[in-house]
Amino acid sequence: MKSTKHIDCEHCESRNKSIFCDLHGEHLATINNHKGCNIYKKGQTIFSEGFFPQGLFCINSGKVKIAQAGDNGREQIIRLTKEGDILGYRALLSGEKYIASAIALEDCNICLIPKEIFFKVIESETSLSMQIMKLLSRDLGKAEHKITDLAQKPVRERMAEAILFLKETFGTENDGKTLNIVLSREEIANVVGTATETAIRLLSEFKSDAIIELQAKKIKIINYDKLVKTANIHD
Amino acid sequence: MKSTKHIDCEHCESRNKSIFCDLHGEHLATINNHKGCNIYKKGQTIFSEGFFPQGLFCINSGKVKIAQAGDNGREQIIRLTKEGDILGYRALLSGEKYIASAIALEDCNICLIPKEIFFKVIESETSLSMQIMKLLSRDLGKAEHKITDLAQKPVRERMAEAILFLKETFGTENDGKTLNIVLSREEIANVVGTATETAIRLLSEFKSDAIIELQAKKIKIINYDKLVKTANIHD
DNA sequence: CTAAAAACATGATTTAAATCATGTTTTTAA
DNA sequence: TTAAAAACATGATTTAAATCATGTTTTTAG
Repeated sequence: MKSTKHIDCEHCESRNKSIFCDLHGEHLATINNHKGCNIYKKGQTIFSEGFFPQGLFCINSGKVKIAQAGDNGREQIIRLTKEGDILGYRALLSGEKYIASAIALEDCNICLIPKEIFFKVIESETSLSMQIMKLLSRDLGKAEHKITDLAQKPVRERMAEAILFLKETFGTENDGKTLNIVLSREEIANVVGTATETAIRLLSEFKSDAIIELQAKKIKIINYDKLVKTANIHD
Repeated sequence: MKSTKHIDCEHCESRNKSIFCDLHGEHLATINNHKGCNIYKKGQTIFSEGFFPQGLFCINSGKVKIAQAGDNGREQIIRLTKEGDILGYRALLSGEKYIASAIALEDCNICLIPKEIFFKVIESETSLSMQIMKLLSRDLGKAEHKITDLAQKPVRERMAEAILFLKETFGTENDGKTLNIVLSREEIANVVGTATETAIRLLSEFKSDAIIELQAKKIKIINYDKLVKTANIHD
């Protein structure tokens, strides 16, 4: 299933966008020597809920969703990630099993640093553990913000906020408006935390309200201010 | 407003339950010499959303709620803490403002370690930063679990889960059944993420279903198994 | 290239939970 | 101690959003 395509950490472009950007010399060489590098096709699972982590994943290229399975079988997307992001650190650092699964949204190239190597490096690199603490605490902030949203905001506002979040996370194409991410309506619903039909309806509404345009699966923001207003953000 | 009542870190009982339990010698002395110690009355604010953190709070005694204000003015309780817990680390480590406020649920004794001192210590104590990473990643796990709950579970299940969470977090009195925490109905609603009336109704229901007993504000779990079943937990 | 299966779309109906309304009990503070 | 204000409680009503139902379009696989 997995193909291998080794990339040298030293000259890895996505490393410069990652928490390993300041790493060099011996530690970087150690990681480079022990890491594995794999290709995952769209839809493939990188890791699954319930398993113990064996190492830290680094996304070299491609986009990945992190999703939790609810009882009813519906998935809740709790994070969306891209090149330069790391995967599986929550479980690795907490010493717990994965509480969510990671699935490739497109063809991906992802490295795996064995856990022993990873722990060895962070124990001797204070700056790296500071970076990780920053990452974790920002994730926590986002998650807690989402909790309040889910508990208090109507779906319409959450949908608007989700579109803004997608823009923030994945950026746009050259026009500065078309979101650089493709998700199915069901996946969008699973980000927002609503039924698929509701997500479809809301996107249609936003379209007829001239807030967005829909070309196939792509979302284009044509009235950013109105979108922000619809999201009802107040910080 | 605040009274002072200095407690020596070296012999601090709550330290042994905290992330500082393994700390000793020079670093501990540094913290002890620079920390401040204050008394907060029930209802007093320890820190407020929107401000930059000046240090790390350590709860010596008392219980504290961490809550976010939604637009409609309703608060969402995102964490509940007690003696031995630390406060304000999320904002401190992310370099951001507080995204929530901390309010004393009872009279508290809380110390404050200035941020410079705290950062100095974690930078030279690898084991401490590992502990903090574990704390943050477990918090993150709990928050993400809550996101899925809020998005997918009906209120009744969430209320049952909240009562189990309160037992888990604060334990019980000597009978092993009465929760060792007092919250108003409104506060319970703000933990669950529902309207106050709904929370009141659900508690009454649980009472007539012989799952809990209510003596004034105290909640007593009289049928634990049924409560677990009602929470519909499946991991 | 075509059949089957997903994914998308929209209307109709149901329902869970919020809101509104009103009364009682408990707590707080003058 | 006694008003006033919170907090608690319960019933009635409304409403946002889920579910159900059905049809169309797009994608996938043999």
